[in-house]
Amino acid sequence: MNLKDLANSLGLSPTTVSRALNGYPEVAEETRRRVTEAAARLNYRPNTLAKRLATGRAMAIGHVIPISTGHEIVNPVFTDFIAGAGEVYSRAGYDLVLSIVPDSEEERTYREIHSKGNVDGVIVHAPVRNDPRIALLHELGLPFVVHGRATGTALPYSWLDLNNNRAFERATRFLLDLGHRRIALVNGIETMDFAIRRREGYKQALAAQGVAADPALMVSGEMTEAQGYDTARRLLALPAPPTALLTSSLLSAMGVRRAVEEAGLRMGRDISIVTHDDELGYLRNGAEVPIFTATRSSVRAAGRRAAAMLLRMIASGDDGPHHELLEAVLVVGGSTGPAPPAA
Amino acid sequence: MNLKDLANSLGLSPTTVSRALNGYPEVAEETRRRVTEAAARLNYRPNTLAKRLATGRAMAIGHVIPISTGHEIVNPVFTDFIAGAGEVYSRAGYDLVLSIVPDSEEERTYREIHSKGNVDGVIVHAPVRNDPRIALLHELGLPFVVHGRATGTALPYSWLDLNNNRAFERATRFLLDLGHRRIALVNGIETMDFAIRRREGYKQALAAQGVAADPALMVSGEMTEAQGYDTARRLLALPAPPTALLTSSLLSAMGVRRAVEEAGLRMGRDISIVTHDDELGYLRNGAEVPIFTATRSSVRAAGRRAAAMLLRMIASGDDGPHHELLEAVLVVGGSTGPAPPAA
DNA sequence: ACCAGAATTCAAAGCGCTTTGAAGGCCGGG
DNA sequence: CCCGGCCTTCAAAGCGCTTTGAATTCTGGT
Repeated sequence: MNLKDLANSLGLSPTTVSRALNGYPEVAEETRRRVTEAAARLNYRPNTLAKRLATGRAMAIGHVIPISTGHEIVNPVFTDFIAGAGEVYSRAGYDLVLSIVPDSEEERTYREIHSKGNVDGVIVHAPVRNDPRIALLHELGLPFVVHGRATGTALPYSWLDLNNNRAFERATRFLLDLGHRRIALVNGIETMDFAIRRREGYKQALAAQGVAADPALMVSGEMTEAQGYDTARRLLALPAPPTALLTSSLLSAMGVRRAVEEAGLRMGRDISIVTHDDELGYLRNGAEVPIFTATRSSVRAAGRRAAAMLLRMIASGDDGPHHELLEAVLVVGGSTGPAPPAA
Repeated sequence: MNLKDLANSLGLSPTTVSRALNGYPEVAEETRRRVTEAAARLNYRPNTLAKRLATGRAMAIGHVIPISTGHEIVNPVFTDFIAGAGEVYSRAGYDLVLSIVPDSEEERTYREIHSKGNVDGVIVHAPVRNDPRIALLHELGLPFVVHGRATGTALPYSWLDLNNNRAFERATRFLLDLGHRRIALVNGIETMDFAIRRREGYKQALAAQGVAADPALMVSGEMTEAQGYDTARRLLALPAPPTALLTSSLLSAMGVRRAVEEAGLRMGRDISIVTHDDELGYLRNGAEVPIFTATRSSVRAAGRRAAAMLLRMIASGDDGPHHELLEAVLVVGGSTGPAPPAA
């Protein structure tokens, strides 16, 4: 059942049928009614491929995910972001096309995706400082939105980001207000823009209180349970161990908790933990009362908003740049408490 | 730069250029050389949309992911599977199109995806008993491969599955051999086919040793850290607590470990834990020596193989059914040991 | 009754590619 | 020297839709 068949069965021309279905004004209401009714009855669906070719719009958004031998971008945060974005695409009739490629081929993939014309825009994930993808996408003229920011890039670009600096500044201040002075930062990999900003926020809060940032207490690495555990063990073994830890993900926080408990300490009493909570679907920070005090911001919601931003840009032909800065809320759970009296 | 431009610039017809580029035999070698050289020089890429329309092949595989209010399919296992499949698609020149839809619209989505003709086949995730999607896809005549099996379905279908039954049978036997008699099963949600099979395997092993399966020791639920923790706490508080626990995911195992340690027990000495390990990218079971004894099978590799199977089916036009049953390996880590002498 | 202009509908071109069927060029055998 | 047959190239149709520009049908005003 294609457009022509449908038109024939109605004794109309394809032109009229197409217009009736696509809401053009120059078709009589009575005709439109007949057409839509027949389309529904005959279960007619316009062929996407033909439609795309004719309109020149791919009706699809691309997400290019590099798989590197090193850092894994195929991670839980990414998944939830995609899920959020995907909801928005579906509702808008857009497809989400995912390209999983070795990172050595990332540039080639962007070029190809563009010249092959199978997407109308892309979302850029996990930006780093001076991210080369931004210049590339500018050159290609492909609409895009960055999830996060790529400081150091001179070119304008649209982004949606969590205010990581502020979130970690507040978290740190919260710990300082509780009397903590030795606060460790268990950060993500600091080539990632978000990790750099988190460290800045942390340092700003310390500086504001005149507390010197101790390099020994600032660690960065993959945000896994094992890494959190190892790091916390090491930190707790220091001559002057921290009384509080600030971690970048719930997974690291779980590792930290394990090390803490293994050391015979009680979380929230002997030692405080604040984490960042992306509100991942399958990794919850407790139910009613959060287990961990956390800076919380749904990455899924971020995905939804970034997708919406991109679709708006595409629909309006307006390249922006547009910006959206999300604020995390600081939720207090059971993992924090006043600093224990100095030993 | 489209085909016509390229042809003109070479003084050839589009026909010849198209054939030269697509490896048809009836074009002179010298001509083919000239064409490919010019294509490379002018950075020509055939427009995917046009190609797809002309050939009738979408060159894309669909993955429909329902987002339900209840069970989350957008989970870490899914992510790794997609990553594996995506690698294969990219290499074969296929796109991966992801549809994230409310589960109430899943059927409609499959129908639409088919009549709109934007994919050549689909992968079915997380089958349940008597999964309705199989009949639906049969009706539509869309090639598909199921990741897992849907027992109860009369229709033939292609699948790739882990031998969940065998894996859990072996794990249970392993614990029995160590002298454990009270072995708890912390399973996934038992509407999922894989969870049902795991329980079967567990029960078979017990039965083979003449150990009665105690319903109080068989629990099922979402495979999260919190759920593992809660469940383990509850089980450990039983009048006759288990001496070993078998869990369905590393995340649950982490929760179980926390409960165990909190209870002052030592894992591998006072209590044994065996888990299933999907070898997720960001959730590793230790480095050299596994932390947990586990039935291990890479879900990413499964994604690769399922994708390859589907592409083969599409290329050959052979609907199968094809089957592939993967075996998990049982790796021994530090979480298991002989059953402690009866209290 | 007639006509300008609005309201509808339609034929045909075009999106960029593949593929069928036909044509042109060149070979060797008779 | 001619011709059948192979090698190579090409023109044109077609994939299923949108969209331009023209044709047709309806209006209402005179």
